[in-house]
Amino acid sequence: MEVVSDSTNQVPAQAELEKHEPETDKTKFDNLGEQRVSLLDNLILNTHKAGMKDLDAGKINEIIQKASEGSLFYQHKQQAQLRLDAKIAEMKSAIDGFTTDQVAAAHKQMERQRMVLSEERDLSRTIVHIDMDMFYAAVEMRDNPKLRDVAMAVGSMSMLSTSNYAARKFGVRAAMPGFIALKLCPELVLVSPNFDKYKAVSKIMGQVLVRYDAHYVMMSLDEAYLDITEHMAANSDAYQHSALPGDTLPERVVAQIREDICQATQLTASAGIAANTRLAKVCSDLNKPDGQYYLPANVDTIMAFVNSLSIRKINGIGNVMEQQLGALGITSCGDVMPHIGLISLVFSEASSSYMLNISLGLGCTDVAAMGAGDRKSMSSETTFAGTSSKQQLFDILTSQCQQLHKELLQANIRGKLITIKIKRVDFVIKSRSLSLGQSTQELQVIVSVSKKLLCQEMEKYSQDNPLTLRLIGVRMSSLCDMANNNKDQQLSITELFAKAAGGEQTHETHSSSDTQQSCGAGLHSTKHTTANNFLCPVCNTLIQTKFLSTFNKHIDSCLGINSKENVTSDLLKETSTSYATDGGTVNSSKVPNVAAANDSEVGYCFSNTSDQYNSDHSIGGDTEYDISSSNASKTTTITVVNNVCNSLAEDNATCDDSTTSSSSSTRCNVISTDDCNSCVNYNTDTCFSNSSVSTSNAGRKDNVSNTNSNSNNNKQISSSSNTKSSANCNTDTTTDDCASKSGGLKEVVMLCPVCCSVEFWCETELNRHLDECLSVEHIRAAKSQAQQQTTMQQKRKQNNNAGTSNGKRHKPPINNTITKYFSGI
DNA sequence: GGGGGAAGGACTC
DNA sequence: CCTAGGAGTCCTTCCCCC
Repeated sequence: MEVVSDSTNQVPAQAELEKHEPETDKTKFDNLGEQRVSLLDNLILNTHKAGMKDLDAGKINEIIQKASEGSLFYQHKQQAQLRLDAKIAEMKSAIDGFTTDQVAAAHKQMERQRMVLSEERDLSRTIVHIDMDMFYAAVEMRDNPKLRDVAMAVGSMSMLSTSNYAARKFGVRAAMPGFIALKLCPELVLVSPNFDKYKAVSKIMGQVLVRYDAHYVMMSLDEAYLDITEHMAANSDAYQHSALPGDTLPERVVAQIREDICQATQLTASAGIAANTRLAKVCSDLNKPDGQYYLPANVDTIMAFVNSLSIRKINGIGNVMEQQLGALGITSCGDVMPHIGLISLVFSEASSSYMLNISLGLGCTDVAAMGAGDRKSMSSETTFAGTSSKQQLFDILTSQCQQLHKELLQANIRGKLITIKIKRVDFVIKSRSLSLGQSTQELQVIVSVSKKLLCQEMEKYSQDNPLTLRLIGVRMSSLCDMANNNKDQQLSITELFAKAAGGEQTHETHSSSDTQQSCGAGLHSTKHTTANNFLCPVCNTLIQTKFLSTFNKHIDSCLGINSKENVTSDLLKETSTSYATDGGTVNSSKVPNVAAANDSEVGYCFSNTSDQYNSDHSIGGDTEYDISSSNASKTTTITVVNNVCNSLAEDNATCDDSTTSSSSSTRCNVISTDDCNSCVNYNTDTCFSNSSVSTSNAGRKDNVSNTNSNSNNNKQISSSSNTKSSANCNTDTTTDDCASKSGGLKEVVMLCPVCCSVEFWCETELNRHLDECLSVEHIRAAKSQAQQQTTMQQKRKQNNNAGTSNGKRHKPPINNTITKYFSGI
């Protein structure tokens, strides 16, 4: 394909630059104040996009306004605009309060900074910004000739990702809802995005770019920066005698790059060439499509270019900043310096410095450094039809957690900060986050924390006016790369339990590639040791204690079962240690034992959840775990170890409150759990066949709780299809779990720390459920180890003729806690 | 007062 | 008739704690 370099100018003429300035930019504001921008101007026609010029803006806006007005989205935007207007009014009021001397002093200060920055200007690099033209649409048009001559867009009725130039003539643009686009252009062809295809093209694009700069950086699928300085130096002779368009070496090189991209992908790209990334980015937009723009690395040329450039053209200046600056009389980069004193008084230091850099046309000159930064977060979110159904919301949340978990595993990273993002139906976005003491990628942890956060938010709403959402997302941040942080390996839930059982797992794993696999294997190769480091599966706190009962109590505390004071007391009596995070590394010796008793450390303790939402749905009950694929063969099908051996006959005492949706009913089938602990081979089908089991979860596919094909096989639980997984409470009536029968409901919601998908209001049922979540083998092993340990302890006790090392007398756990398995039976 | 966590917001493609 | 994304980064503000 012939590459046309249609922008071989040396110095951009003012007229030429202005042709890229949408008229609205200049007319939106009067000097210092009279803001004439309307909400619709911001909502509707974004003429900054290539191909969006010379449109009948009036007609387009009218159509969009008609389609938008009255909608919740529009109302939300209106409110946001009102807030911004108020903020701008406040800002102008503050400006009025500044004295001339204040402004002058601020200006002088910024002038000094300007001098310093000017002297540091680096014009030695030749930076290129490559931007594929209407990328998604172009790929689709390439692959489907029928789309080439029609107005088309990639996206859905809800949202468009991009549109071709034929569609842009109608005002159809990216980030526009499809239904509005169809009103603008009824013939518009909507194509669903195919990201795999786009990624493949992007990869090919990268293969071209790497030939010119090994350190090129992809900013998105269709955008990249590269530094061609070295390439030019090494190949100047070859380009000098080439027939490539362009008068200068940079132009010829970039023409060659674009031609290579075109040959490799059959797609066109536009490019900007400048002394830094910021300017290169601006330049790449000037001659779209299929063009390039070269801004020579000359101070005068750069300043002439920048001074006439619309402020909105700068990457980082969006609608809000544009309006704020407009109120100061700043519409072009050239307007910045005269107002820099005011800017420094009104905006933050970072913003002022940023504006100063813009006014000088400065930017990043180190492309490699741009790509060197590790990612900061990973998230998954989804938009859905607004709902207030708690079951649906929790199901969606669980699904997003699973997606995030999957991606964390793929990237082999984990993090400490879990944030949920919710968008209400009125488009108000909120986020709630919780920082963990230790980094994790465990699905169970992500789910439990996320649910807790969502739960807390739900509690703020009344039943009459419940939280109604249209979007849920989960984000993991404060990331660390497991491949580079082997010392900071997190323990999986199963490892925790193995550890808790008194064994110190071999944990030999730690190559980045097989970490997960080894984590699972570690359990099988548990060694018998005398180590007593217990990592609480609920709060992730490492508890070093000689006594399982103490650890039991800690977990009870985390689950809201026992009073924390008791645990604190017990722990403080021991010479145990907790952990401190030191750069993410578990340190069992640094910090005195306070973490376990510290409220703030208990990251995900499900207590006092007054809004007991799961009575009829069993949270996560419809979660679809993948058992059909690679994991199926690894699934450990277990016969549920359950405590229903001889008590079903007593179900005449059942206090099944049914599975109605009216919240907090605790359903108690009278079964003595304690009596059943020795039974390890009961079949769930049999055991539950006669019980009044809630079937609310009958369709649940919780056979497998882990989609990670090579990890934590131990966690993959396959139970019979009618496994109880809802909050049916088969419990001993002598426990206060059944207080609900008489209306004395415990305000404690316990979440299974293994699968996190079920909640309970009675400990016994949680205990029962844990039987299901842990395979028989592991329980046996745990029991066996714990028994051996207990036996050894007893022998030591006998030999020493003493109680315990600290004189504290140990009682067997009174409650049926989840640590029963490790309690020495 | 500084540091850090939490929440919100702006901006990008 | 309804229907306005997803993922990521960075910055600011507020608040609490030391």
